[in-house]
Amino acid sequence: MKQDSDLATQRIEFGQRIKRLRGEKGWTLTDLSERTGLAISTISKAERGIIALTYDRLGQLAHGLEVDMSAFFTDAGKGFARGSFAIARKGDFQRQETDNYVYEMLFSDTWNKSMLPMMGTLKARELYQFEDFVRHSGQEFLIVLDGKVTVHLEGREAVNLEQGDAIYFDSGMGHLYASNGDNDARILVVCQSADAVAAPRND
Amino acid sequence: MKQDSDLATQRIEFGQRIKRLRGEKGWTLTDLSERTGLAISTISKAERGIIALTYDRLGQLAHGLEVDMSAFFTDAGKGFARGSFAIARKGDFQRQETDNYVYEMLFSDTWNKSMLPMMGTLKARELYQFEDFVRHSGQEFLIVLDGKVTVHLEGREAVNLEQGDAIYFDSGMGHLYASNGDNDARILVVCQSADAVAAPRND
DNA sequence: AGACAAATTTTCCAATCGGAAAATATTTAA
DNA sequence: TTAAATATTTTCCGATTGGAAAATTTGTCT
Repeated sequence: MKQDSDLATQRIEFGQRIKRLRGEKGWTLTDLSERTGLAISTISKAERGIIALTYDRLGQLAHGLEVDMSAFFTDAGKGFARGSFAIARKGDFQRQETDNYVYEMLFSDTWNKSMLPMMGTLKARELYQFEDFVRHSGQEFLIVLDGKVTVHLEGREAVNLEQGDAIYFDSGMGHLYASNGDNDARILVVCQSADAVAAPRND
Repeated sequence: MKQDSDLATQRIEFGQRIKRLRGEKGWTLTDLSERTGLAISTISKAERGIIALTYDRLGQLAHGLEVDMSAFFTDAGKGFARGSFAIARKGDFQRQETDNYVYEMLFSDTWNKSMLPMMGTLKARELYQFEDFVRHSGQEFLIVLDGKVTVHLEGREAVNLEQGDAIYFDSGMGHLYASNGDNDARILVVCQSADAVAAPRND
């Protein structure tokens, strides 16, 4: 059997979170039903982890509860919580390789971080075989540790950075990095993924 | 009105977000299928907004894509103006000096950033004259560019980091850095400032 | 204690999801 | 160009969700 229990556990935790949110507002199932447009029975079952709501219903539920959907998932229990820390030694970064670059995700096994730091190596001489700009939510910070790098931002002129230079930009703009010198370039990138930003606790 | 089209629209946007995440990693449906345990057809349909995934599948998908679930829901870059960027040249960091260390704030004139990158120099052999732990909200990332650094986290044992090592922690725990070698140490710190991140919903 | 009202859970079934495999579509090779 | 390989979409159908209403539980009076 698969790790059914794992999924079930998640569902139950999710349900309890919903129930707590409803409780905080002092609403009954009927109240919430009216606000969300979901059937009472559906909410009841969801709160007890009997069913797994679909994306659509999750959206309605969030709207009715007047919370952002991420409130359902940023969970004060596991992952990167208050008072936690993680160390990444030079060696044990998790390596990921694509045609154009190699990057190592730091702390890839730590969840719920609000920042995603990565070390990257941009191969020299790779002329722009790049398919397309990269685009994602959040903000991004890049500093050149070694070599020369050209940063392409969609609709802007290319920016040349030398060792020690840095750039900060909205990750929503199409972006692309390439080594610009004779050698490989070494960069450090930190993405801020709008998710999982430490939620204030209630105590 | 039971805005059906609204739900459909949301689903489609969701699907496109998934597809982009997959694209960024250069994965095929088959790749992602293996990483998530979901059927290829399921992912295909989800990406096109044909079906609304359940909570369970969303969890598997997030795990496979190595993102936090809330990444699926939070829309693109808020706060920091969309389409903006800023460059900091090696020279023109704004220097700030204290007894124990020197640090240079990058992009100090750029508002609304959700991350605060700083370069720091920790003077050698400054024995711990430190007053007190530093504490603030958010999360913090530190990487040692040069030298040896000891990171003190309140209530924990001190952590020794060498060049290339990194640490990620909740800024709420009292923290403190010091050089640990014979020479000055050079570090890069990125703080995630909880403000300017949360954004209201618009509907 | 009762009766009544309100909140929650169960039941039943239509609608929808999700997986395996077949059918297309797209890319790569020759 | 055709053939082979790879990637994606469709089809089919069993499994699960989600809603309406009935059944049950939990309160709240008197």
